[in-house]
Amino acid sequence: MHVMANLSFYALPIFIDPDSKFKIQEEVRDEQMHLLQPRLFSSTSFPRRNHLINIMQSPSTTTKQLKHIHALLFLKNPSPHLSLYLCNSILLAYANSLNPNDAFAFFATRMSHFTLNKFTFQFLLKACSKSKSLIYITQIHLMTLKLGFSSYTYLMNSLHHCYVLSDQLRDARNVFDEMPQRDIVSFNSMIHGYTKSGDMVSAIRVFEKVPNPNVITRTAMVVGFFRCGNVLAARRVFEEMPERDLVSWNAIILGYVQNRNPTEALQFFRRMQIESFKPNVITIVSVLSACASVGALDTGKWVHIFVNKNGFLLDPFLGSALIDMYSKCGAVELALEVFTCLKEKNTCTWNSLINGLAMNGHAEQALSLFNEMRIDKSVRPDEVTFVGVLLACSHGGFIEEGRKHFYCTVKEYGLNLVLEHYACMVDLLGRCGMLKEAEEIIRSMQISPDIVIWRALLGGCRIHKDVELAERVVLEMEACSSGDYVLLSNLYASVGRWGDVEKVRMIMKEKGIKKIPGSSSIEVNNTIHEFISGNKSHPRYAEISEKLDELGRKISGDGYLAETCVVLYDIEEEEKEQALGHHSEKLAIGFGLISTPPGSTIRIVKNLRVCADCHNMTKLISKICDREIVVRDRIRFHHFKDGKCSCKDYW
DNA sequence: ATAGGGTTAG
Repeated sequence: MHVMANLSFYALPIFIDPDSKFKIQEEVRDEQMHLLQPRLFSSTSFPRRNHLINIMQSPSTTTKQLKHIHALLFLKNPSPHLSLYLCNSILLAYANSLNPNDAFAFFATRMSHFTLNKFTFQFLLKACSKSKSLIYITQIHLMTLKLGFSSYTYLMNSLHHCYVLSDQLRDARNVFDEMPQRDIVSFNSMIHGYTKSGDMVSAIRVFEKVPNPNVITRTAMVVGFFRCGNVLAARRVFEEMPERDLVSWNAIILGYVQNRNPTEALQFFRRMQIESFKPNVITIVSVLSACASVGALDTGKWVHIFVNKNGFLLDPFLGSALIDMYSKCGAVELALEVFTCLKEKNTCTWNSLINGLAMNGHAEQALSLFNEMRIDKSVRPDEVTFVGVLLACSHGGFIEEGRKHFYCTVKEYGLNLVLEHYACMVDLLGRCGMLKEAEEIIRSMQISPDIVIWRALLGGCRIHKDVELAERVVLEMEACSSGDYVLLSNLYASVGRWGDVEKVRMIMKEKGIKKIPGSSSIEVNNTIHEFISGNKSHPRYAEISEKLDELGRKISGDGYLAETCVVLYDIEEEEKEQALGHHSEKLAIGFGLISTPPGSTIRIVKNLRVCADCHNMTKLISKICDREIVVRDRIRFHHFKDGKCSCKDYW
C-alpha cells in the first residue's frame, strides 16, 4: 500500500533536532574522497550502489564514513532525487548508527516528497527504539495512523516496543488494544511492558491468553516474577519450560543473584553446563556477582580461567566484575593482578579495587590507589569512589585525611555528599571517640539520615561506652530494625546495666522483633556449605563439634577467656547456643579445618558482624593451627594470621 | 524488519 505523503505533516519542526550535528555534506572535498578510496574503490570504476549500501549497513562503518557515502550518493546521482529504496537504506543505516537521531534529520530534510512505504516507518521506529525519544515516537505513531499503516502487525509491534522501552505503558496498551491482528511478538511485547512496570497481575492475564507461548514468552514471565520478588513462581515457570535457550538460563541465574540467593544462582550455573549451554558475557558477569556475594573463590577462579580460555574480551565491564569478585572473596592480590592486566579501565574498575582494598583492611594502599586515579586523566572519581576512600580512612583510622576528603575533595570534583559518605564519616569519627562531632555532622545534614548512619553512630557509642547518647540515638531511630536493639542491649550489658538489658529484650518481644540468625558459609570442593547458628544438621556435625572441643581445650591452656560481656547480649539466644553448639562461624571454621588440607587458607562469609568471642577464638585458632583464616562479615574483612587480625581489633 | 537476559558502595 502506498499513500502519498502529506507534506505539511513532515514539515513539522519537531523533526529538526537542534542538538543534532547533522549536516548533509553537499560537497565532498578531495581529501575526504581520498580517505574513502581504499574502502570503496577497489577498481577504477565508480562503485555500484549496492556495494555502497552494504558498506553503510555494516556495523563497523563510522558515522563520519556514513555521511561521506551519503553525500557521495547524492553527488553522483544524475537526477535530483534518489529512489525511495535508496533513501530507506540510508535511513536504516542512520537508525543503526551510533547517532540514531540522524535518521530523523535525514527523513525530515530529504524524504518529504516521497510516497512512503512500510519500510520507511519500520526504520524510523528502529531509530526510535534506540533514541527512546518520546517526541519522535508519538509523531511517527500519528503518521502511521494518518497514512493508514496501522494494520501492519510488524509496524505496530515495533511501535509498541518503542512505547514499552520509554515506559509509556498506557500508550503501549492502546496500541496493543487497537491492533487488528496480534501475533506472538505482540503478546510478548505486551507481557514485557507489564512486567517492566511491575504489573504482574496484568502480565499473567495476557500470558494466559497467548495461544502458543514460546521461549521468549516464558523467559519474560520468569524475569517478571523475579522482578517482583516471587522467586518460587519464577522457578516454576522456568522448570516447566519445554525448551530453554541461553537467555532463559541467564534470566534464572541473574534472577537468583538479584533476589539475594547466590547459592541457588550457582546451582543453576552448574545445571546449565550439564545441559551443555555455553555461557556468554552476561552469564559470566552474573555468576561472578554470585561468587562475590557468597565468597565462592574457587568457582570464581574457575570462571576466570574459563574467560581466558574462551577468548572473552577483558573489557572494563568484565574486569570490574572480576576485581569485585576477588576483593569480596578476600583475595586482594588476585584483584590487583586483574587490575594491572587490564588494558582499559573506567571509573567503575578503579572503584572496585579501591573499595576492595578498603574492605580488606589495606587502607594505605586504597588511598594511594586513589591518588593514582586522580593523576590519571582518562577517568574521573565519582560518588562511589569517595565511598571507598572514606571507607579506607575509617578502617585505617585516618581522621585528618578523612576530614579533608569529606569536606574538600568531594566538592573539588563537583560531587554531592550522599548518605554513604555521611555513614563512613560518622563511622570514622565515632570509632575514634569523636562522638560529638559525629553527631553534629548528622544534625547538619541536608538530606535526612538513614538507619545506616544512626547505626554507625551507635557503633561508636558501643566502643566508647556512651550509653546516654546511644539511648537518644535509638529513640531517634524510631526503633524499626532488630540490629539497633541488639546493639543497645549489648551496650547495657557491657556496662553492667542488666535491668536495662531486660527492658530492651521486653521491647523487642513486644514489637515482634527477632534477632536475625547468624549464618556463615564456606566453599569446599566447589560446593557451598552453609551453617546456621546452633544448627546441627550438617552431615559432619559430630566431627566438627569434636574438633571445636579439642581446640577449646588447647586454647584454654593458651590464655583464652570467653568474652562474657558480649556473650550476654541476648541471653535467650545464647543459652540455646550453649546447649546446641556454637556460633555459625565457629561451625564453618571447624568444618574448614577438617575438610581442607593443612596449611591452606580458610575463607568464611558471614551475614552478621563478628562477635568479640569468635574474633578472639579465631585469632588463636589461626596461631595454633597455623592457618590463615579470612572472614568476611556484613561490613568488612578480617584476615587472621599468627594470632592477629588485619582489623587491629577495631570493627 | 518486530519480542525476553547485563557491574561498582553502606
